[in-house]
Amino acid sequence: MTQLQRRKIPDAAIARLPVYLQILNNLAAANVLRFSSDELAALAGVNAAKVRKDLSYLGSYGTRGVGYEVTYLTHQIKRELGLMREWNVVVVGAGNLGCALAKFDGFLSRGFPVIAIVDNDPKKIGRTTSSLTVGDVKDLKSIVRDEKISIGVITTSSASSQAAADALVEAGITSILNFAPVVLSTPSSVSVRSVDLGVELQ
Amino acid sequence: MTQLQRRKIPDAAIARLPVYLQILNNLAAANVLRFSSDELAALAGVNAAKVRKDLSYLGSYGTRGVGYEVTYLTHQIKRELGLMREWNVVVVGAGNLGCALAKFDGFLSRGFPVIAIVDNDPKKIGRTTSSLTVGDVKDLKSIVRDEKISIGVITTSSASSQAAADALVEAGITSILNFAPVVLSTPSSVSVRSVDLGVELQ
DNA sequence: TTGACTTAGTGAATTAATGCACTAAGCCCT
DNA sequence: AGGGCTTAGTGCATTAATTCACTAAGTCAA
Repeated sequence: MTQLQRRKIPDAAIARLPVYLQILNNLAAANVLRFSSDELAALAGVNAAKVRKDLSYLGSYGTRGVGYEVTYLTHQIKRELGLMREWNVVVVGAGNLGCALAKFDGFLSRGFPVIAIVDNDPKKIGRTTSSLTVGDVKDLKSIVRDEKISIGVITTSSASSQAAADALVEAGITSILNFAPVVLSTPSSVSVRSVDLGVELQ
Repeated sequence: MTQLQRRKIPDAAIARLPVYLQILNNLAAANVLRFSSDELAALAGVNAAKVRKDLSYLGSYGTRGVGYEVTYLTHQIKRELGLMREWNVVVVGAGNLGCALAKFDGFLSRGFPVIAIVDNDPKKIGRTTSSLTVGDVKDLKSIVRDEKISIGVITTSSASSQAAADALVEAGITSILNFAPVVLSTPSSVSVRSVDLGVELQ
């Protein structure tokens, strides 16, 4: 129970941690110091027992009769999710979506600063958006190296997304978040996560 | 097995149907007519038995020894997901993200045409983005009524998102998709789905 | 027609997730 | 100090989901 099966947090529980984390951020912003499992459950829309069980996988960080401390638990969840360090991000595709993500502070606040944005359209290269200048996708390799970028986000059209993925792989990126509604083919060493905005509507 | 427990498709299976649907769209675009459960499983990154079981919940729409037909199965999945009709969408917040969604054809192609976009910023109202003119959020009620809009998408800043939600509820919308990293408070009759772009990065 | 091959459909075993109901702790008021 | 109240932590029964392994149907070639 202590050392033995360390790291054996159920997938379903891990999938909920980011949701809890977001709520904790909101609570912190509202200057809330403590909360109970019931309160978090109500905010997250789940069962209170589930919240307690999920949090107990992290360790015993609550106080019976009192609840959990916002800042302390935030810290523990981040540790579990590997968010104690920052992961630099490059956005490929400087369209509306790319620009939206570049200035979206939800990335930065979660430890994913958008360091660079690139495109293949000469008309867009050189433009400035939210303090970033759009670079040339041809320079991706050196940008990734120089800026120590770990994650690539693809916000191009569907037609260009595979080329964007290839460029990212070529540049040495191993984690890709893809917003184009296309299944990308990449080496198995590269982890790709696709977000289909249309899917969210059901 | 026929009438009796109709509608008893497991939640986990339903959650995968949109993923399959997206892949089928891609296959159709590539002029693929048929596919096997193995192929779909590989594209979706899941187990083949799971694919077969998921699809079998819809009915017996495959042919043993052959596979499934792309167009026919697409039709069946859409029927199951209630996508046989179109659901008109209004976007609240004409920032980069709002504009990106307004022109994003992934919505339209899935039966969610973005009919209108509104904002509360006088500087943005009246602008045109991808054949839509940004309207005033004050007119939301009449827009929703006149355009027969069923779904509201919130792409405002976190600070304005609750006001946007209130406006949508006031306008009679009962399905909201929220992109702001905030927990919205709405009447229980309104179904809210939040997409936290930061969460996707884990 | 027959036999080899492919692949959907599914019963059943396994594994994972959930949520109840209880126990253990700590707080606070008197 | 003690008793009542609140709330985290958890064992266990239940429910849901997954996956295996088999059966049933179909194709195709000779």
